Amino acid sequence: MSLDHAILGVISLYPCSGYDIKVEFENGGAGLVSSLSFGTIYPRLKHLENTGLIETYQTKTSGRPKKLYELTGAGWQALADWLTQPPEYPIPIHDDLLLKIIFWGTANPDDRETLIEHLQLRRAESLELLDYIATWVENGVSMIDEYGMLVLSYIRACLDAELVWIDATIAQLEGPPQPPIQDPQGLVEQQRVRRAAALAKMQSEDTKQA
Amino acid sequence: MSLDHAILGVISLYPCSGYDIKVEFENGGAGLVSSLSFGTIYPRLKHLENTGLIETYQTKTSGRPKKLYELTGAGWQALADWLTQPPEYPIPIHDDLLLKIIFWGTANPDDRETLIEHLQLRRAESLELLDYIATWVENGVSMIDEYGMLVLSYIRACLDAELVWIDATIAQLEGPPQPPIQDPQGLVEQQRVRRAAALAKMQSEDTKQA
DNA sequence: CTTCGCATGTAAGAAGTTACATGATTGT
DNA sequence: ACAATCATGTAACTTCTTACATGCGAAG
Repeated sequence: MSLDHAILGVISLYPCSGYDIKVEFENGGAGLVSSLSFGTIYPRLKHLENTGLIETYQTKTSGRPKKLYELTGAGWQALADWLTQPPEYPIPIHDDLLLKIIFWGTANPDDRETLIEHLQLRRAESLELLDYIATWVENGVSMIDEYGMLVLSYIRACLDAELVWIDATIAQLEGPPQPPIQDPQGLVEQQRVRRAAALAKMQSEDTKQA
Repeated sequence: MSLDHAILGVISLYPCSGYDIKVEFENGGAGLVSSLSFGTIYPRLKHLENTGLIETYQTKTSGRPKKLYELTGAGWQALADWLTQPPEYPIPIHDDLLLKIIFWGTANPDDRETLIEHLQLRRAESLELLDYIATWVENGVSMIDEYGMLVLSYIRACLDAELVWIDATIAQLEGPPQPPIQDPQGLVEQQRVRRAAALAKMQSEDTKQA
């Protein structure tokens, strides 16, 4: 239930409504490391209120009244307790690009062009993110404390390393295909045969039908 | 439904059973970027078979017979099609440690020690993973083709960057707390006040009860 | 002869997403 | 008056995990 804690965390930044929380996850710093939709936020807020970790009050000021949530003593405590728990190691990495690369040699061995396109897209998106972070640190609007800054440095460091890797990888893919590093059972050759056989069989069935 | 594709991908490596797939996700290379439990694998295999993307045959050889799955022509095609789709950008990063750091200043501002412990744990685990990858590349058992090697390089590059960041961060945390980078609305001070008030209120209610 | 690892599954439920329904306020 | 944005919620559905149930084969 780490998402309850993410909600508590956002409320700890400032008393806020369900809508505010959604916005924070979309545009704010919390959005870099977590995300939530309305369908999750509102039921969870109700639940947290029932548990006594947050309480609600109305805004009196101008504009449409909205429900603001604030942490109770127990809520601050629950948040601090969660922070104290050792965090889990982030494996498996959930990255579609990496997952695809792993199976590239098996299903798309000859199409190195498309993979290069994927990598160029990734580079563009990462550069954009770096840019976004850079302007954000100097926009004079968002609160960024020492700890928030540490997270931003982490992301920057990883993205920088990623960019170096992307360039090296594209250069390699533009050259000739490399032999396997290790393949004691000759799987690579077997894959080619199995794939060709399955595709040929499908073809022949198609033509039979016609 | 990227998990269907992950299953297709593993089967593309070699014809395998549900159990084999689970093992591959636990110890194999696919486990670095995805993970699945039996409860997901078996129903999905059944579904993929109904869709005609995989087909099953029994092992005849010694030992307990098991169901082996193999890709059909349509299965190879579906896998290749998925690879061709541009991958999604992996934001938000789902990393418990980063999420905790973001809220550290708000709920646990004075306890820099515990955060340092979290970071040391992370360093130890990352070093272990680097080690695991290093031995794996030279164990002479697993198949690692050019593309698999690219993924391993990526992970190595990110982990190296992470380790540098961890050391710098620990050094910083051992020093005195830094002021916020940016805090136009004075939120940091407000947080201290709100937190202290909520905790004090809880305390006074506790003592009243006693 | 029994325990451990291999192997296949099911059922219940948690967790989270999407789409829908509703309505107020603000700016044009 | 109209659209865009702010704002709160519900319902149905998908996805995925955990725990349970079952049984074979091999090794000690």
